[in-house]
Amino acid sequence: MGIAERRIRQKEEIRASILEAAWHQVLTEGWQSLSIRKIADAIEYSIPVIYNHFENKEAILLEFTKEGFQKLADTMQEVKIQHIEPAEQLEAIAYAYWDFAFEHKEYYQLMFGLGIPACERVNQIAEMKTMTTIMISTIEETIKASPDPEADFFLKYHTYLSILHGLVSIQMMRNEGGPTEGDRRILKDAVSGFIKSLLV
Amino acid sequence: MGIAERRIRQKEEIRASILEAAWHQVLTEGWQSLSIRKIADAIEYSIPVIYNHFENKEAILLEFTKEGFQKLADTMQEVKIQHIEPAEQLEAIAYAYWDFAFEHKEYYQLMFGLGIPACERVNQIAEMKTMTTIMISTIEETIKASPDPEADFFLKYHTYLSILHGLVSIQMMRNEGGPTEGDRRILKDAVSGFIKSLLV
DNA sequence: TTACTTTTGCTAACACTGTTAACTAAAATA
DNA sequence: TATTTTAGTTAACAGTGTTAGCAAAAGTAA
Repeated sequence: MGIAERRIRQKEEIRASILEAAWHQVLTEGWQSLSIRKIADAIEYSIPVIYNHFENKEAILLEFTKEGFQKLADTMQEVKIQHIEPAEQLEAIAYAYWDFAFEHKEYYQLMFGLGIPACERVNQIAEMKTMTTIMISTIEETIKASPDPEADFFLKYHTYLSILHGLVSIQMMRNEGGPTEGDRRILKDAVSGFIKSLLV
Repeated sequence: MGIAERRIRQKEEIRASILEAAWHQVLTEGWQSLSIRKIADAIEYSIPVIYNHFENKEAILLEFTKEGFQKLADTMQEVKIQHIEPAEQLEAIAYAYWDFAFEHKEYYQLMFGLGIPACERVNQIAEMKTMTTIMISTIEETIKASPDPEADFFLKYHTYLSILHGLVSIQMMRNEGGPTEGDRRILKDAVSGFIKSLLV
């Protein structure tokens, strides 16, 4: 009775072709432009067929999100075992993480919900400069009064903003209804750590 | 000839009511659910009227993005002048930034293009745990071999991830076509700074 | 007041999106 | 061969952003 097996195999083939077509679309046009109709077109089946394999569009994206996390974890594991010292491992993992994000941009955007709409927006916003100026000037002053007054404050500004934005966006993602007390502790620790690093 | 003035005033009134209706929609249902039709409904005008005041939907969101950056900059300025020491200012600004993000969630999401689609997604992803485990264990080992082996490695993990994610998402937002050499320098500085802070 | 021009706002449509109900045709089973 | 199951279809619903074309109102000039 190989019929059932063949049917499962065929079903699996369609499923795979859906994912393949979807991923091709994501890679070429960005995940914003992925549509069920385009997938259906690409696999040469009608639209409802896709819903026999995935509950909805979100489920297809979820598949890629999982794949992305798996790939990232694999890469990190690979890199980790190439070093013995934990501190060196930590450094290598960080670089691997960063490389992964830019080498697999589409994965990363899906994994962390980076909607590109703001990308085009944010670069034409004069109002952002005010914020930037306040931050940079404060860092500049802090550095000038520090043991290493020659430190690159532009560099430090980016670190500062990244820590803050990273904290916020990850915490926002995790907890639907506002930050927890633990989140606040993390903030305090991160900020005090950064400032200490400025004051050597 | 106050006619022209009155016309400008009336036009401005409609424009304001569009923004008001749009913002109300964003606040109550999230910016993902904002639609031109809903705005038109709310202001009791037909759809094309909105396009007499804004080039497209994006332009309306851009307005809020600007507003958000202005508000954030104002808050930061307020907080800054309440302290004398630059290092203290830096700390206060950081807290203000964080508070702003969660108190004005909708603004922040618009400003930094945080698409919520991944929010629901990311919390049901087992694959994420592998990545988390690698990171945490490495940090744990680093801390154990450090002068302060009692440090909270869960806390440090969050800082680590936040720095990385913050760097990536901001750099991705700024440079459409991959990171620059300067971005890589920022990464190196931030990572080495973090690791140094672990090793006291 | 009348005739003309400009502005304003509307209806209706186009081209998309995700999703699903209802049906047909093919395949497997009895 | 007749029946049941399953696969795949068409067509539609309910949305989305955006725009062309037209009617009505408002302002201007004679």
